[in-house]
Amino acid sequence: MNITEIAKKAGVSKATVSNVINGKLSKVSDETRERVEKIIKEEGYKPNVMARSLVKKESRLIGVVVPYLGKDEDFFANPYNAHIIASLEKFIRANDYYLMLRCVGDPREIVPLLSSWNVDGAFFLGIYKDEVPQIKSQIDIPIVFLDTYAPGEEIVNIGIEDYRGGYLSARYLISKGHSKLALVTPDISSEGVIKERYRGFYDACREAGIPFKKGNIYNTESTYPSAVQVGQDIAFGGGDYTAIACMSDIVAFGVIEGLKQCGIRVPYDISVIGFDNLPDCELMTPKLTSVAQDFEWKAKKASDYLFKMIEGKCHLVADERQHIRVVERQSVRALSDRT
Amino acid sequence: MNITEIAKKAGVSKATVSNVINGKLSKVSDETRERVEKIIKEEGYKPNVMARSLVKKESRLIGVVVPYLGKDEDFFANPYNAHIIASLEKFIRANDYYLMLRCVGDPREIVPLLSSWNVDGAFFLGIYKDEVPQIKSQIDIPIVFLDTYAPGEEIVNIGIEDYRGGYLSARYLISKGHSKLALVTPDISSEGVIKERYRGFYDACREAGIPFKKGNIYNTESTYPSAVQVGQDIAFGGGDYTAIACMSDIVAFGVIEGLKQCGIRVPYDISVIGFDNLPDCELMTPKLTSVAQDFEWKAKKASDYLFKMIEGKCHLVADERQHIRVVERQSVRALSDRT
DNA sequence: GTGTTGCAGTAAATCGGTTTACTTATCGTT
DNA sequence: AACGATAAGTAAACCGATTTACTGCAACAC
Repeated sequence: MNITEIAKKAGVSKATVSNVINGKLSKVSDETRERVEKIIKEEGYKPNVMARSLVKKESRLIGVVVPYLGKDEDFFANPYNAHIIASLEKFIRANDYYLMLRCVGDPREIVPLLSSWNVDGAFFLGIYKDEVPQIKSQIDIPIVFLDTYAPGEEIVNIGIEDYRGGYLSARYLISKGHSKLALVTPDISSEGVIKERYRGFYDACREAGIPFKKGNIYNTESTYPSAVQVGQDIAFGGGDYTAIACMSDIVAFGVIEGLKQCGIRVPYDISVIGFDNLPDCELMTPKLTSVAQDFEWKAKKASDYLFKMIEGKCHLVADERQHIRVVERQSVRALSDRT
Repeated sequence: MNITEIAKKAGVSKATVSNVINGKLSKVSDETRERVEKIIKEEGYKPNVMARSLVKKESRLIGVVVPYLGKDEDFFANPYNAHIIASLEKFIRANDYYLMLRCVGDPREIVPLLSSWNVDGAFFLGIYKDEVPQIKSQIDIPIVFLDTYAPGEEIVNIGIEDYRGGYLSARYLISKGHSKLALVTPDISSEGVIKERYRGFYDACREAGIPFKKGNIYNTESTYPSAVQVGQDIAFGGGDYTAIACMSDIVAFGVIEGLKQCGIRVPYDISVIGFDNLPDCELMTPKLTSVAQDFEWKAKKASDYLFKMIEGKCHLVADERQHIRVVERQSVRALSDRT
């Protein structure tokens, strides 16, 4: 069933049917409109999106691009992604758009595809600064980046106060009497949320007069299995830590598991703080103390910007960062009057 | 940049460019092909997907339809969905298709949209039997249902042995000496995985000569907050249970939390078994004993069927159900010689 | 020398919509 | 009565690809 058949059945031209569908009231009399609408309903006719997009040059399609990590190559390797995607989906749907989801190794490779799909806009999750220019230059639809650091680039980015998050993480541990700190984190060398968190963490240590050396950094992927390994390494490594800061919750989960497997108890033997505040923090015992970010807030902000740009046919520049805090639970113990 | 411009630059017709793109070797000489390919690469040209779909009547788009539950209206309300989606995305990508994700209240409402998008195929997650006929009748692209019970309908369904899962759940508890059982479950009246699991559970109890009454059923949504509430209800309800079977992990997580909040310890005071074997089972303390299903298997099977149907332009009928087992962890205690 | 076959390539139709430019009829003004 | 404005509707062009039917031309068989 297509527009031509509807037009024939209603005894009008395609143009008139199109005008009815698109609510161009001034072009159609009430009488004809009703007749056409009746037939459309009877036939259960829905206009072909492809044909419409072709001429309108808009698709009501929003791309969501998620870089994958590790070898699993799915977005759930870090559940954080899943939360964000779930929230974004909700807002995309609420705005009557459609979500095209794609995980990628290198986000740059997806850009030509996005434009060949005529997507009206896109969200990019966790892109690195040096990937931004290529993305921007290859496509000029509205894009909202989440958790990207690219000062100087004219983009819309929604994130959190990562520096402050790292800072709070360290401050919190220190306030509980810890001074022998380990840090478990993905690569801190690229510009990005992790580097910022690390900087905050480092500065807080310095301010408190606590020596924090590169040797206290344990490298991991943002995946559970990788972090379990690190937990074991720490357990066996003989480093004399009283607390471990993790740069994401999924890493903290893994580290705790790794420690447990080696007979080390959290928080009695060693304290652990996470970052993200995934709902799973509540599930475990001890419940994970974590630096909290609000996914819903992020997704809402990001969507607001994206749809403002799409509907206003304009480009905005913004860098909004959510104010965050530590959610205190049970995985960090106060070192009171013991050493 | 479109095909006409490429054709002009290369001094050939659109048809030739099209033939180059689509690898119709017999229609183009090597010389021309190379020239055209060079220009395509130089210009970074990608054919417009919409235009191609319009004439080819295929879009390389796969719909993934996820019913939402509760009032959150996002797929993460039950993390189980997120796992399946993540796996499906991986296989869809591997087959060079694109994933259109949509959560819905009523799955039937999405069908006209799918067809207006010319999607080449679709996955429906957790649809009820009585929704199937309408879905099938409104659209005739290949569809694979996951976790649907619709005997007699000519569909492809991929699921697990739910009856056996419920049966194993009860058997396991009983084998550990439990006889005072509660069941926490979403509505068991609709045909579907839950009803099957319930039937298995019920039969296992009967076989073992253990009375299981409707009064031992606690109703919940498949969401964490709802299950927490139920956990509290059970704690306060004074029912003298030694073990609780939950029909999904997310529910078990919530129940355990609810119990904990009321000072009841798992598994010392009461045992809990889940269903799904989400990775989160490993995170918590006690680690959750659960009836295991393998998401990756499901997504792989489902994709194999879908792409076989799409590429073979045929309809298949199948009902494959994964053989499942109980993964024993720590949330169920053996009631040895204590009443 | 004629007929057949295969190769390389093209013009035009097509997919299912939207949009533009144009027509006709009706009405109100002056 | 002539003029313009507005309302209602249409034919045809267009979006960017694919596909069909056709054209020359060279090679080959008989």
